[in-house]
Amino acid sequence: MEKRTAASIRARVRAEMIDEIKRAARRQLATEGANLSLRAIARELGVASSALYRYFASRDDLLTALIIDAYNAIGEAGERAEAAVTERLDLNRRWVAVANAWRGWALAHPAEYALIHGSPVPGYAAPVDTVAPASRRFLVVATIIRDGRRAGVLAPAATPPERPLIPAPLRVELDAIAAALDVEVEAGLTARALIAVTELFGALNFELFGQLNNTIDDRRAWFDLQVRMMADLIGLPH
Amino acid sequence: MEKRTAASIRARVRAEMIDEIKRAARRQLATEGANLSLRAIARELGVASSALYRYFASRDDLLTALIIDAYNAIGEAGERAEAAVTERLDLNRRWVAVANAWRGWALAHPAEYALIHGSPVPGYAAPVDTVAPASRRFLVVATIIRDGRRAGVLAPAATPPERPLIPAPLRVELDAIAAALDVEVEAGLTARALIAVTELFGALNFELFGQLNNTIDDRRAWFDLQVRMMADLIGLPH
DNA sequence: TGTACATCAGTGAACGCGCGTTCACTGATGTAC
DNA sequence: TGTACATCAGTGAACGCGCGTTCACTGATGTAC
Repeated sequence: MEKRTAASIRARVRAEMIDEIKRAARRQLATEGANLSLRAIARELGVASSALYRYFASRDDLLTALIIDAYNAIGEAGERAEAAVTERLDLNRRWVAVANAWRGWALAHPAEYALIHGSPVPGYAAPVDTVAPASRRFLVVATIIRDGRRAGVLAPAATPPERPLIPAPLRVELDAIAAALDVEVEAGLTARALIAVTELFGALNFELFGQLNNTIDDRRAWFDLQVRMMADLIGLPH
Repeated sequence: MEKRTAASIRARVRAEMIDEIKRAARRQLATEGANLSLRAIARELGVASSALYRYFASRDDLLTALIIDAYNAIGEAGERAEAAVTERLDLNRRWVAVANAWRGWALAHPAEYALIHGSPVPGYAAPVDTVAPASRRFLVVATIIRDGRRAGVLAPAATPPERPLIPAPLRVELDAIAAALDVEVEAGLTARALIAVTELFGALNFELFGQLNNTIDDRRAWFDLQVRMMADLIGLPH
């Protein structure tokens, strides 16, 4: 017990320091972009720059931690909002909840959003550890699709009809995606869901990266309209 | 005559130097991202770093020039491809031509694409000079819509039916966009076209910024499918 | 055609900064006997 | 309970770099008379 406590105190202090470093780094992201300066972070924490190396092996390691955190944060925001919808069969409401949660998170953390959805950081290659957190965003949507499919609320080849034929190689990849997300749906439905998500982040990129400046001011209404169009695309009944 | 020639030679030499600087800068964009180093550019050109100040007042000025060039380049790529379609009433073909031209340019110039569609450069505010080049992308699409509308090929309230009501303030903004692009179409149609373009760049962002890695390998087929879905969204007959 | 002057590209030193990472070290705290 | 040892956070100097911008200047070229 004695040992445990002492060790765990050390661990907690350590975890807090890691958190403080990340917080300072995130603050810097907002003003300086993805070119983190370890020395500036150390200065802000009132610590020698070399001290940071007790916590992160390098600048890229810290960046990776921030990226993973960002993926988890936006993913979790979506999951929580989705889980809060009590009418589980109202697929559209669940979809809208996810969409709004993602947008809310993005607007609240624009620099972190840019880190994961913006230009790749030059010279930085994302390690495998980022893959799972990144897929959380897709998992929530997959859950909605699966529930709808199971309940028969979502048509197998839903509207709009699958006019464009999906070539075989693409169909295989779409099936693999569905399998990886643990849903059993037709490739056409998987495609439409993935396109909807692509479109959603396209909309957020436009809003956050300034493409809407001097064009659309009523961002709330514009986003709502787009989300409804995406729901139509997927075929969510409403 | 004499005067003219001497002066114009100087001007040409100057223009060539400006071009060389930009070329070196673009090369640097690819490896280092938007954090241009004037000294590195000067080194590459075998010139004193201070010499660059004869051509650009500051680092930000050079960056602005690159941004304007990028907007013009992608815009022109779309315009040329669109103009090359001889069947002027085949709206879908024109749309597909634009979409493919944009993608082709983006894949050929990923760093420049990231400059205009990626994360905003921290501390940099785009001056007004960038607005007109930026709108070229939207103008081509507007032309297609207008031609279709005039020829009666495009329904006024095209499919999908305007189920989602557009709130009045948003409708006003959409009308203003149509007016600025010199087209006379319903707000619903403007909205759908703008959404299609948003979606298209969302798709390109996903492809270029790595969101499709380990997910979709057949990028060509995936893009084609999305472009067809967008055509459906706008209501282009095909 | 010849000469005085103006224009302007480019130089190189300097100012005043910044950076990531390593390394030998100090000193506090916790552990084992 | 007391002592020897291990662990580990943090220091501060150093290495070997980088940067944007300014300024007085040189020297070639073009212009005006």
